[in-house]
Order: sequence, then structure tokens, then C-alpha cells
Amino acid sequence: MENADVAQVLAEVADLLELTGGNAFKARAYRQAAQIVDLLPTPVSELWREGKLTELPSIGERIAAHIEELLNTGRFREHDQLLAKVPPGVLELLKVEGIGPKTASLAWKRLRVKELAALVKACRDGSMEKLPRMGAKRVAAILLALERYQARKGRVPLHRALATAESIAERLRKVPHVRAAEVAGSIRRRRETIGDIDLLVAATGADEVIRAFREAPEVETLTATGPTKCTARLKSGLQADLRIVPPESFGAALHYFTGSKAHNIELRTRAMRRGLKLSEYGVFDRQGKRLGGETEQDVYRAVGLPWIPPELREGAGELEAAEEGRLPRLIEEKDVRGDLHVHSEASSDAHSSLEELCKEAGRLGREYLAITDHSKSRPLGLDAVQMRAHALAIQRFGLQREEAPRLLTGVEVDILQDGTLDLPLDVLQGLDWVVASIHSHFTDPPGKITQRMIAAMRSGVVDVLGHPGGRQLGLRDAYAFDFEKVLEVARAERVALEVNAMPERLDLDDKHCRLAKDAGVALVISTDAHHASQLGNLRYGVWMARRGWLERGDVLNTLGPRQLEARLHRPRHFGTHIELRASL
DNA sequence: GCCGTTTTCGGCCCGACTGTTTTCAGTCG
Repeated sequence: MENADVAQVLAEVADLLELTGGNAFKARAYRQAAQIVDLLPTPVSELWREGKLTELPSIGERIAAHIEELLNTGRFREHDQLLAKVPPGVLELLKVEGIGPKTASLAWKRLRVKELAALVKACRDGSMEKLPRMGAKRVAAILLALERYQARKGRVPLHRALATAESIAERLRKVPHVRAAEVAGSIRRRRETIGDIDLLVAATGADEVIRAFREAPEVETLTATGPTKCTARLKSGLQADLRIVPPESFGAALHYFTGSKAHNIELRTRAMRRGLKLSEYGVFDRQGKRLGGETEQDVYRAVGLPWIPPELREGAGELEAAEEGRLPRLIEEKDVRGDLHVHSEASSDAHSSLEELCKEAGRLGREYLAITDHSKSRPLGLDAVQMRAHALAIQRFGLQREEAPRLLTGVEVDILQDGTLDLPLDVLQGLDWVVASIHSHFTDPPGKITQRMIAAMRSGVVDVLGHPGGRQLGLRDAYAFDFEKVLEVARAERVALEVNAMPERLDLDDKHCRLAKDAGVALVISTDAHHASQLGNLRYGVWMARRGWLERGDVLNTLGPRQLEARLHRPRHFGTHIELRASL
């Protein structure tokens, strides 16, 4: 069982407790425990084996015992007992916006609503409206939310929401009396997917800000408005929340609305223990005297901590790290000096010439670029003879150029179903840089996928495993394999793991980055660009790496070309060693 | 169910908005 599965069961217990009218604080305890497990950088099963479960915050004797039972048998008794009391469809009702445990429970018990379809019916036939504290408006809102839930189950990838959010923020910055406007929430934390957009404005008056927001081209309609806050449905189907605060509260509010929730609760609890009160309006002492809140630094200073970068604010140990002075110095985009996974028009699914790629990479300040086109198993991929010729062409083109970037001959070679590579070893040995990736048979059993990766890493010619998890956001989950085992072999064979920066891959993800770092395995952040314009996607990979606590020293392509050669497992002299070209 | 510099019982982050009420419950972030 993965951490996410354990977390899901614990969260479900919380929902079930609320639906059945159980102790609300008990429900919260389960919800907190679920959050902790979900964000754990190490497998929960490992901590259990080491008897360290109760060392985790929010996990005591009882929940630890439940987790043990879950890991052993895939279920636990209290969960089963609760499930027996509540029809499965009622749980799903909670996912509809505006429906919480009270409403779901009322609809279920009074109207026998046990699933979404029955809720729609109850809303339409007027029976819903007769429930206590329910009225025409609430029923209409629920119907609308039901529609939206069914239309857009789930979240959108970061890059889809980012441009919209930044464009609205930019518009708000131009409104008179606005001192600052920032995108907060999970976008600011650079989460891989986004549920909604949070915008924060510091201003002395709200009316003009709200008017500008309403008139933004991305906004469809406002669904709630107040003097300090309003909510809009965007044309994209996303929701955007806008908050307006006085300038002296901007830092406290920015901190608050950046989250995560888990991080905020930890920080507020810490403040409380020090006799302070933390809210989105500032830091206050026991008498209610304001101590600060204009900047985020005020907030952290009040609780005796250094400023924590948003990407780390997940309640995953960042407060302890800050306290002990071991916050990582996170990698930045400017630290990355080269791109080691780029496709040219020699790949059937890519579109840019070497010239175009070099021009754009040069503009972005990249010092080197590995051209890594597909091997023969991919449609129109290169066979041994074509690969040699292509490598020569890359070299020749590179030699004609004076300016950066320097070109490396490379390949993205397929890892075949039996674990062998899709091109002969001597061809691969003749290249500057070898990315090995799985592009087929994703549904092989976990053991088999793991063996394919291990065999590839042990070939002696592979420099990095490309998009190791194989996921595509919203399309395909990562395939199942034994990551621990892969890390072990990667370290022994000195093979790096890729953080693929394609916004729809972002693979490795943050948790796996952190595990790799802890295991002493090197990482490479690459764009996997299929067009020159995608070379700029590097920032998405850097953000994921930052969420995984990575520092400059953890990432190979922060090195210059000479230093990089020196770090590799077999001798390399980029661009100078293909003796085979003479024989062609 | 968890937790402890108000510590083994009695709390549990805090505030805004809506729709329903005629003072507040429910939901959300």
C-alpha cells in the first residue's frame, strides 16, 4: 500500500465520522493524520517496520495500530464498521462544493439520497428545499456545483492555471490605490496541479479592485462578493478567489493564503504556544497588540523562524528544518547551465532544427544542449547507422558555431520490454550523453518494470533514466515499480534520475526527488523539449525540484561541461571522441 | 484521537461569506 492509499483511507474515516455524527475532533485527528501520511517523503511502510510511526506528529498509538492493520491486511476494522453504516455514494456527495457533512447527512437520512444522481433529483423535485436551513438559493447553488463537479472532476496542471492567474494579477496591479497584487495558494507553492486560483491584493479601498476583477477577460461571473473577498468562476471552468487586505496586513495575508493548510496550522499552533495570535491580519500578542504583518518575514520572525520558501510549505518537516537551521538552499533556475534532453526534427514528434534550438537555448543562457532524439522502436526512430550519421551531423553543426550553447551528441534510447536497450552498446558508447526511457509496456507488473530499469542502468552506457515514473498528468498515473531498488542500483552504477520538466509530466515528482536526494542519487533537470519554444519549460522542473528540497549540488546540469564530464561513470570528452566518424 | 513552556484533562487555527434566520449554522479556505 502506498502512502496515498493509506492517507485516503484515513481521510475517509474522517468523512465517515462526520457523516455519522461522530466526534468532530476525532474526525479532525484522522484528517490530520491522513495529511501527514500523504506528504511523507518516505514510505509509511518503512517507518512502520522501524517502529517509528508514533514519532510522526498527529499519529498516536491508535492510528498507528490502524495503519499497521492496513499495511498487513489492506483494511482495518473501524473503517469497515463505519463503511457498513454509510452507503458509498454518500461519501461522494461531500466532494460537491457547498455540500459538507451536515448537508450530506441530512439529505441521506431525511430524503434517502445515497448518490449524486439522487441528489440531483431531490434538488429538482423540491424535496431538498424543504430541509432545515435550506432554501431556493442554496438548492440552485448545489445544482450548479453538481454540474461543475461532473464537468471537471479534478484539478488542472500548474501551467494551465499559471498564465491566467498572472494575467489577472497584472491587471489588478494597475488599479489605483493597489499597493501589491500577488498570486497565492497552491500556484505560489508550485504544486503540479491546481484546484483553484488564489489572488491577494493590498489596497486601501476594495470597490475598484473588485470591479477590475469582475471585468477581467478571464472572468465569467462573480459567485460571491463581500467587502474584503470575492469569488469568480472563470471561463476556463476554474474558480478564482480574490482577497483584499490593508497594506499593513499584506505579509500575514500572503502567508496565510499561500498555505498549505497543514503548514499554516503548524505555524499558528507554534505561535499560540508562544502566547501570540496569528491571523491573516497580522501577528498579535495576548492583549491584542499588533506586532507585525506587513511582510511574510514578520510572521516567521514572530515565531522565531527564518523565512521559508513557499515550495517547502507543505507541513512535511520544514518547520523543524527551519528551527534547526537546516533549511535547504533551494536550487534556482539560473543555477541550471545546460539542458540534457532535447529533441530535434530528427524525432518524428519534434519540430525544430538544430539551428532553431541553438538560437533559443542561447537566448535562454544555456551553456550546453544534448540533442537526444528517439531510437528505432519509436515511430521513425533512428537505427544504428542513422544514429551515427545524426551524431556526426550534430558534431559538424556544433563545430561551425562559435557561440553558446555547446552541442552534445545524445540519444533518448528506449528500454525494451526485456530490459535491453534499443541500440547497440558500441553506438551508445560513442555518444556524449545517453538518456534511457521506458515508452512501452507500461502495464507490466511492478517487478518487471523495476527489472527493466535496473538492466538499463547496469548496461554501463546509460547516464540518466528519462521520466522515470512514466506518468502524464491527467492521462496516466506513474507505473508501479520499486523505487527504493531503483535508487539503490542508480547509486551503485552512478546513473542519474531525470526531473522531466514537461508541464504534463513533471516526473520525478517532488516526493521522489526528495527520496533520491536522501539516497545520494544525482538528478538532472531537463526539458524534453520537442520544439524550441519548450526550452523555456525548464522552470517547471526547477520548481518540482525545489518542492523536493533539492539544492544546486544535487543536480548534475548545474555543472559546467568539463565538471560534468568528470562526474560521469565512464570517461567522456564531449564533442571530441567519436572516432567512429572516420570509419563512416 | 492527539497532545503537552496554561501538560495526563480538556482543549483542539481562525475568520469570511451565504442563506437562512431574526441570531446563526454550515461551508470554505
